[in-house]
Amino acid sequence: MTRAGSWVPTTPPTLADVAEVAGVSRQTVSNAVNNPDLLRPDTLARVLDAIDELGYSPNRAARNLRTRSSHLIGLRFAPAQEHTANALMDRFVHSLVETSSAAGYHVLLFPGDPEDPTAGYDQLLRSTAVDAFVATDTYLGNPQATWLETRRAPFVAFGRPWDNEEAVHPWVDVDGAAGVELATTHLVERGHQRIAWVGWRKEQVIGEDRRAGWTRAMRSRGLSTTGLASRSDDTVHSGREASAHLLDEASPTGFVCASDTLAMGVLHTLGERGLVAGRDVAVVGFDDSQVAQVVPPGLTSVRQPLEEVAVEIVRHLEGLLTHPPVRGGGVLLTPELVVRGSS
Amino acid sequence: MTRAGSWVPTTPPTLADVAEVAGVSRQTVSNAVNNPDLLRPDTLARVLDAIDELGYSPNRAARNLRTRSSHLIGLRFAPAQEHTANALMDRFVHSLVETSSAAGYHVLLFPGDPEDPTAGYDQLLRSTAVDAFVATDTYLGNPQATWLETRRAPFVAFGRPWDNEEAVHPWVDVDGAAGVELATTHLVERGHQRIAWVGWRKEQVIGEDRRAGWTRAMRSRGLSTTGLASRSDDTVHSGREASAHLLDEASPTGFVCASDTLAMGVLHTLGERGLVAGRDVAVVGFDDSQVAQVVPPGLTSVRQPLEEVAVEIVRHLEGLLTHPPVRGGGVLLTPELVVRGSS
DNA sequence: ATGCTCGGTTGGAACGATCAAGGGGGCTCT
DNA sequence: AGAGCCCCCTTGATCGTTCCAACCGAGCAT
Repeated sequence: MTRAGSWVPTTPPTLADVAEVAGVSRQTVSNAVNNPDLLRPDTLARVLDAIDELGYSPNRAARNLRTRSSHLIGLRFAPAQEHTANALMDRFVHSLVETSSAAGYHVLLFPGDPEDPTAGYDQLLRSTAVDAFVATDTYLGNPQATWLETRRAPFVAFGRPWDNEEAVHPWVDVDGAAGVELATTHLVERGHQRIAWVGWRKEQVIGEDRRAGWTRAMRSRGLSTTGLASRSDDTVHSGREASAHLLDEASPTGFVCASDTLAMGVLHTLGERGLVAGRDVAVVGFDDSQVAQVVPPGLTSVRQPLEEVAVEIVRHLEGLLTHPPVRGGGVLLTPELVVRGSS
Repeated sequence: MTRAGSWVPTTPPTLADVAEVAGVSRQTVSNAVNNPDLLRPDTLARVLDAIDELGYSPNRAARNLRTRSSHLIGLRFAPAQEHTANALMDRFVHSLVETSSAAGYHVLLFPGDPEDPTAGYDQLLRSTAVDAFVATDTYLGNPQATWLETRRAPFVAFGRPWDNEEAVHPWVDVDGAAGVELATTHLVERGHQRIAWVGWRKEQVIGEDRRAGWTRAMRSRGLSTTGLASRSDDTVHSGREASAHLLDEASPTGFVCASDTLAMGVLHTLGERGLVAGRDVAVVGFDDSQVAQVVPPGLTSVRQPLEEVAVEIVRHLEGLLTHPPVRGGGVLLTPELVVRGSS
C-alpha cells in the first residue's frame, strides 16, 4: 500500500530519506530493494515500512547513471501503410510491451526515417538511452541488422537474416512457408485442385518463402502449379488484377495469397464477377488482419503468433543483457490457420 | 560526420573527454551542446570538432539526473480489440512519436491493465521515469484524467473531460458530431432522405456525441429521425442485426454508423440480402480504418485528423514542461470525410 | 584468551552531466 | 592610470543511486 495523501511532494523522497526514517544506512535501503536476501527479516520489514510510508520509488536516472543501463528497449516505429490490410505491428507491439514490462523493461519508440533505416539507432546507442533494440522489418537489403552487428549493439531481430549467412545475432521469425502450406493443404482437403498463388515480386524474399509453402503443398499432392502463380506489388489493386488474369487464364477454384491485402484484391474481383467467396471460389489471406476478421463473409487467413514472437524476443534480450557472451541463435515459430467464410 | 571506425569503444566518451581534446573545460562543452550562443564562434567550432571526432553524445542518465527530467513521454499502450475495425492507435502513435521526437522527446510505452486504468502511471511518475503522460481512452467513467489531475501529474488528454466540468488539464479532441454531420449531409446531398443511425449504447458519451451530429444534420434539413436510430455494442454482429432490423422496420436508403466496425455489420446485412452498397444503399463508417480503405467497394468514412491531434498534444506538452504555470485549455479538431464506393 | 570466519552494516567514492558562482582579459570611460 | 564592465570561460558542488572496501559483533575453533 502506498500512502496516497492529499499532500503533493515538491520533491520525491530519496534513498537517504528512507534510510533516516528506518534508522539504517542508504546501502541497507538499497539492498532492501535490490537484494532483500541480504537483510535480517526484521530489518527488511522496517525498511519496507519506511519505503511504504514515504511512497518511495528509486530514481530511474540515478540508478541508470550508476548501473550504466536504462532498462529500456528501443523499437523503431514505422506506421502501417495506408490502403493495405497489414497492421500487425499493433498486436506485436502490445505483446512486446507487456512481456518486456514483466521482465522489468520498458519500450521506447523512436521514429524511423523511411529513407535511412539505420537513422536514430546511433544516437540512442551512444547516449546510452536504451539497453538494446528490437529490429523489425528485416527484409532483404535492409542494412539494419548488419549495421547493428558491426556496432556490437545488443539487439534481437524479428525476422531471419536472409542476406547474411554469417549473422550471429539472435532472431525470431515466423515460418511463412509452413503457414502457406497449411493454407494450401486446407484448400486441398476441401476438394480444391486448381489452387492459385497470388504473391509478391520475386525480390521479396519473404514472399518467395511463403510461395515455397504453396509449391510444397501442391507438389506433395501431385497437383500442378503451372500457370497458377502470379507476382505483383502488395496492393489491393494488384491483387485484383492478378486474380482477374488468373481466373481468365487458368480458372482456379481457390486462391492462396501472400497477404490479406492481396486477398482483398481477389475479393474485389470475385465481387465484380458475381462470384461468392467461400461458395464459388475459396480465398485465403495472410496475417489475420482486422480486415480479414470483419470483412464479409470472413477471410480465412494465416495468423502469425506475434505474442509468442514477443515472448521469445524478450527471452533473447534478457539473455543478451545478463550474460553478454551468449549470442546468436534463431527461433522459428509456426503460424496457424484461422478458417472463416471465404474457404 | 561521425567517425565510424572499426574499433568499438568499451566505454563511450564523456564530456570530460571532449573537453580535454578540445582544450576547454567541461562546462564549455556542455554549453556548446545546450547553449551554443554563449561561445565564441571559433571555440564552438573547436568543441564541435572534438565532439564529432570522438562521436560524443551526452549520457542521458546523467543529464536526466541533474536536470530532473527524462525527456520521455509516457503512453499507456492498449492493443486494438480483435474483431473490430478500430486500429487508429497505429496512426496516432506514429504521429506522436514523430512529432515528439522533433520536439526532443521520446515516447515510452507501458502496459495498461484493463481492470485498473491508473495502474502503471504512479510507478513511472514517482521514479521520475517520464516527464509527462499522454492519456488516451478518456471515455466517461475512466478515472485516468481525474486521477492524474489530483496527482498534479503533467499530462495532456486525447479526449474531452466529459465527466468533469471543472477539469483544468489540457486536452485535444476530435469533433465527432461534426464528423457525423459531414457524413449525414453528404448522404442528403446524394439525394437520401431516410438515413439511419447505427450507434453505440447510450452510456457511451462519445457515441452520443456522434449521434448528435446525425440528429443535427437531419433536423436542419427538416428530415425525420423517428424510428431510424439504433444503439448497440461496437461489434460487427451488432451492426448486422441493427441494420437488418432497421431495413425491415424503416427501410432507410442510407446508413451512418458510429464506427467502421458497425458499418461492416451493415455491409454484411446488405450482402445477405443481395443489396449492393453504394448502388442500392449508402453506408458511411467512422475512423477511416484500413478495413474501410480496402473492403470492396470501399467504405466512405469519417477520418480523424490524428496527425494534427498529435501535433497539438505535443504543443501542449511543451507548454506544460517549459512554462509550468500555464495549464488548461482544450482544442477541438474537425475530422474530414473520405468518400468511397459505398456512398 | 586469541584469531578467524561470516552475516550484516557502514561511510566514502563514483557514475556524467548541469548549476551556481567565480575569475581573468580586454575594452571603455573618467 | 585606475575603476568599472562585459564577455567568455573555468571551477567546485550537486543530482540519487550503486559499488567498494572496511568495519563490527557474534560464533567457533585453536
